[in-house]
Amino acid sequence: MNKLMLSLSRSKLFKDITLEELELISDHINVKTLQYTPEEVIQAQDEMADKVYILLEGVVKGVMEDINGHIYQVEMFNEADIIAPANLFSSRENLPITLIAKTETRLIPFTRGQILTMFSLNRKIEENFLRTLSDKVIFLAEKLWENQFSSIEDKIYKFVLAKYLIYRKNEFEINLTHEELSHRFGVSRPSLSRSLIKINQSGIINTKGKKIKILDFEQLLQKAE
Amino acid sequence: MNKLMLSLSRSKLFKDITLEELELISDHINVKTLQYTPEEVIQAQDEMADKVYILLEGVVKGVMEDINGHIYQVEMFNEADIIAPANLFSSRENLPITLIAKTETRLIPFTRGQILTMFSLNRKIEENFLRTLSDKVIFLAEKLWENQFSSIEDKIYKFVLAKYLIYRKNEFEINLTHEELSHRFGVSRPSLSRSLIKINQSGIINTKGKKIKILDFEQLLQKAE
DNA sequence: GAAATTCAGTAACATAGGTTACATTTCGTC
DNA sequence: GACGAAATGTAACCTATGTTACTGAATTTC
Repeated sequence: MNKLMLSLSRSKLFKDITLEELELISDHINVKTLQYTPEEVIQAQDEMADKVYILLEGVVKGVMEDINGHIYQVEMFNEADIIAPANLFSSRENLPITLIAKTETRLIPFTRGQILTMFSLNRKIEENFLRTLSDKVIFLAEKLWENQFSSIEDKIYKFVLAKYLIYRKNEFEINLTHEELSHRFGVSRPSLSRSLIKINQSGIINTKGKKIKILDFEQLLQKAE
Repeated sequence: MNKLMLSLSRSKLFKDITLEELELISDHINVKTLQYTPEEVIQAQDEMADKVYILLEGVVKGVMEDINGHIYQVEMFNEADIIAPANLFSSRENLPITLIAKTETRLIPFTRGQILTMFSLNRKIEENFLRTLSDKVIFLAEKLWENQFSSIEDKIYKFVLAKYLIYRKNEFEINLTHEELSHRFGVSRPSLSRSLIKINQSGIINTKGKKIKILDFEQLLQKAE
């Protein structure tokens, strides 16, 4: 149980909450953990949903899929993330997003009642929740912008810049296949391939499989806005 | 001042709040109203923003615009709506949306501090705020879906069905020019025009300028999913 | 009700990206 | 290191939508 508490305390929902405060909270609510195996569906799109999840272990993806099987992978959740915060307080029924475990996954579901109890026990939890929800609004608005205005090449440049800002190296490797990357961009794999060819002729970046090399950082910055 | 209170009480932020409760709240916070004229910018995209607005009077549109002047009108706010709720509690700086007054507009800005004061004065306000934020997440997720997977024709069918569900008539008029409608769909006007021609040959709906007639409701339902 | 302005129709052309299909490369496993 | 499976490259073709530019219709303004 201690390990569980430790995982929980790292969650964004419990940011700035001490372990003691968390113990106190856990006395009031009964948590159970759920486990999922890779590719298992945690919550299907358009399924009635009234729980928020805290990811203890593993990676979860949030995808949209249309009737033709086209996939758009909108989000990716890692350990400590809060998943589907809008499920709890919305007046609408459901999200158009399916949550799928990408790896072996453990998470804790919380009901509206449990979250409200936590709010009343500790104000900081509420602020953390509000922040998460607000961040999600902005995240989605930015996704929408990208989806509306960016070409595949634009998306690649933005993606590479974002990775650079994490790794701080001119050369790195990503842990996605081209197929996964194409889902992330919401485009077909051959189209992504074609754009990569064009981009590799540009002299700004160079890619080879999962390897990415930044050749001209100034121009990359400009291309990625 | 009474008229102001009455407008406020209709706002979604004060849903289920009595006028007396509202008077009490207003004693604690100092509200000022802002006025805007048509096409005036209330808040520019990528501008630091830390206020939420309650729309007292008028219509406000939320638009995205790229460097080439392409316009995507994402949202439309009417009297009593809460505008830009994610401004307050997000850890990120700004929204990629510009708020523009569409008509003569009056609104009240609230700071984070003011909203927090209200939360502590009345729990229902907090719930209303949470609901608004959550609804916005779902709204944006649905927009993203539409943007990713719907053709112009799909969008038209969905739009017509949505209007039908409001008017409950097989024949009605919209208050948008084709140009505005094309912005709403995030497409060019000639492309919208072309799609309207195709749609008018389909026998499902018929449009002429701002007039829309539903000819085959069953098929409309199916097309709009 | 004429003139000016905005709005809408439309055509020719350009372009991005999707589709299908197949060849080639790489990777994981024995 | 050989084999099969998965991932990737790539080409030919298709389609939706954008662009530009012009015409004509509808609305507004005086």
